[in-house]
Amino acid sequence: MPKKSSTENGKRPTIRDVAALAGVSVPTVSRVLAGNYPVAPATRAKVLRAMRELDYVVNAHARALAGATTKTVAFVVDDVTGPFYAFIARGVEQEASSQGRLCLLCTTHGDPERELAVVELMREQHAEAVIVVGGAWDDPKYAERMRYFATVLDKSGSRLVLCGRPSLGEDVPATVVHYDNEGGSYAMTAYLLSAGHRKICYMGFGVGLSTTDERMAGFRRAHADYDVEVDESLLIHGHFSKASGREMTRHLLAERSDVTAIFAATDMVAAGTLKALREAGVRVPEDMSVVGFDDIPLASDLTPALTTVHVPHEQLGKEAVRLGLGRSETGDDQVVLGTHIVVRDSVAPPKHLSH
Amino acid sequence: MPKKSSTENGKRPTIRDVAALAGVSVPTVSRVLAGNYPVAPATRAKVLRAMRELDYVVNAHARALAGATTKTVAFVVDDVTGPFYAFIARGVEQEASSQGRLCLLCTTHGDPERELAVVELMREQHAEAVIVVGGAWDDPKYAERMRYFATVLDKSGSRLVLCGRPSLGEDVPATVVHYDNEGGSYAMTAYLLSAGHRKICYMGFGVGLSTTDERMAGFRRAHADYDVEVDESLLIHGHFSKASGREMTRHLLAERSDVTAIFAATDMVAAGTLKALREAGVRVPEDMSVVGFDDIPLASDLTPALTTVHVPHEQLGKEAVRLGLGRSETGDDQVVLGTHIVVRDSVAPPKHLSH
DNA sequence: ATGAAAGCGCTAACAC
DNA sequence: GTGTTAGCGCTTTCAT
Repeated sequence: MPKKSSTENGKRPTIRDVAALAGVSVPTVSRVLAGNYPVAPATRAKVLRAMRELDYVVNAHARALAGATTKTVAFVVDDVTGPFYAFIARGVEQEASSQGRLCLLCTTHGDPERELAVVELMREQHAEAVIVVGGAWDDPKYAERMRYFATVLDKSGSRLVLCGRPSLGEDVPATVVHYDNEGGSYAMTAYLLSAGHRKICYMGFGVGLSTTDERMAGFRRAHADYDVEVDESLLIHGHFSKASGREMTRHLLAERSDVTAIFAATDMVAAGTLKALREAGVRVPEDMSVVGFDDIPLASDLTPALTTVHVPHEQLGKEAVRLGLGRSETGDDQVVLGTHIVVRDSVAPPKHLSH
Repeated sequence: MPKKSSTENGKRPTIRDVAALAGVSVPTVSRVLAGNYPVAPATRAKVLRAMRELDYVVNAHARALAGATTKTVAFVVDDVTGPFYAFIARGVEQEASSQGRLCLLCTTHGDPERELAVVELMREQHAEAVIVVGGAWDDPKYAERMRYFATVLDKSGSRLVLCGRPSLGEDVPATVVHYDNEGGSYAMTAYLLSAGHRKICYMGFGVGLSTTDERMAGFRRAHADYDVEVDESLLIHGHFSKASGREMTRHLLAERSDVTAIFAATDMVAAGTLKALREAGVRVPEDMSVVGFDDIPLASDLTPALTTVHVPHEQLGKEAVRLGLGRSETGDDQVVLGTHIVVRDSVAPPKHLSH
């Protein structure tokens, strides 16, 4: 028959086994484990040897139950495969493990229900910090629930960290690590405007998404500063995906001929835009300028290389952990990281100006 | 003074608080939580109401300690940002959460030491399954340690799952979920060979990596079947990265002029290759055919769209969880998922044959 | 410096 | 059906 477990006793050794083998008491073993209390070198050695011999490892659950801290941070994202999230994840994981923490990964697939459920789950786990990544919904009911979770997490000794989304209000016990959406969007729009573009399409308008709100604010402010009116019919709704970018671009091409620049909501959207443009024989940047947002690695691989807004994803993740774990040290509960545009090859002045 | 009421002292409510408020015993509460035992509807209602009122959530650690299963699977990867890993991660996370499991994320950054340390950590956590993703090192010492971990994990009720790497041997208590590297490599090489290519460069040869070993086997077998000798000087060492691909390609171009096709070890490498080729003015596929391995999303975004070997990443992740959790149900401890080539636009017959 | 005793919050036999 | 009685493996007072 196919082998089963090579185990006979199937039980893992406990601290008691170690104590017995070493000929000391259980608390003594606990002390050498924690290393915080004085233990006679000789005893210590015996214990260590016993542990090695039994191949002992502590039971993290027992330890957590008995009061020691949990040593885990939870990480709640939309979808690990989003290049956006992946880099934040890397930052989180790096900082967490450098602080000796484990990292719980949960995904929500853009479902607010699931997001809330997951936060609940984290409460069961006593995660030291619960980091929720990505844009939030504008829905007041949703905000209310999030506020509630901030409170209950706080009460049970956890910290809610909002990463890449706005604060829930002054009095809510949550940490926010955000980046400057509005500023990046403003800079990019101004860049386009100053190149001479007047009909700029914003592609990938997510209704009720904090990210969109913030970026639109920058978009509008830049237009205002340049005395250019925003053409509301050029604010195109759609998802943050390549497929959606391609789709939206096709429609745009079919319906409008006055647009000279496309501001894609994300680099992913821009990738789809570029593809649709190429398929339609529209040259970039000669016939159409295209810019994105995020500065994911893909951006520099596209043809032409994409001019976009850089977001410090990885650092965002690190800060989230740092602040989530280190609160109270400083009153520093709020951080906004800067963004800046990265100029590559996808923007040129509009045709009528280019000669 | 009276203690107990957790609602007031800021501690999280326990099952005891719920029992008290509902006027029942602790085990009764436990029963409605578990839902596996008969409880009078009326009692049940009272308990539920009390839980809601106190905003109670179980303590996962206490539950784990008391014997109930841990409900977590661990996921050990090289680097979350690798597009390769991200999709496996998605599969793992999906299947895990659909089975009500939490997902622990650990990264190793290609460091065998850290990989082993992480497996140790997982032992403390009592993860039900520990999924180690990606190629392994050929080093016998490394294999020995992995075997050891398979054994200790097994002894403590966990299961080691090797995902995307070969088995450690028949008698090792580990599950393996692999994909057909050799077959995919064979198919691709044969495809190139049958298109007329005779001087094929294998780019990104990783010394001592199981992945490379397997792919080389397919590469060689195809050559043998076509009676073409493998030019050993065309097996170029390098990392699985875009930068490395670019670098290797530059060198190749500088030193050889007889190569008509490049088999990049991964799509990432291929992306670098393509870039270097474009920079050198070499047209793809007219002057040089290029193929990759993995079929990550990037592959179809490249110009030209990359012909590559498809690896079912996401399903790999799902199977890993399924098998890791479901062992003993079937003796099914070993699975190899198929691979197949995806033909896009980066291959053409070599020039001297193309007219 | 070390041991004894008392839980942490929960589940799991057993009774009733 | 429901309550009683025991722990799960560990950390912490508190003695000594």
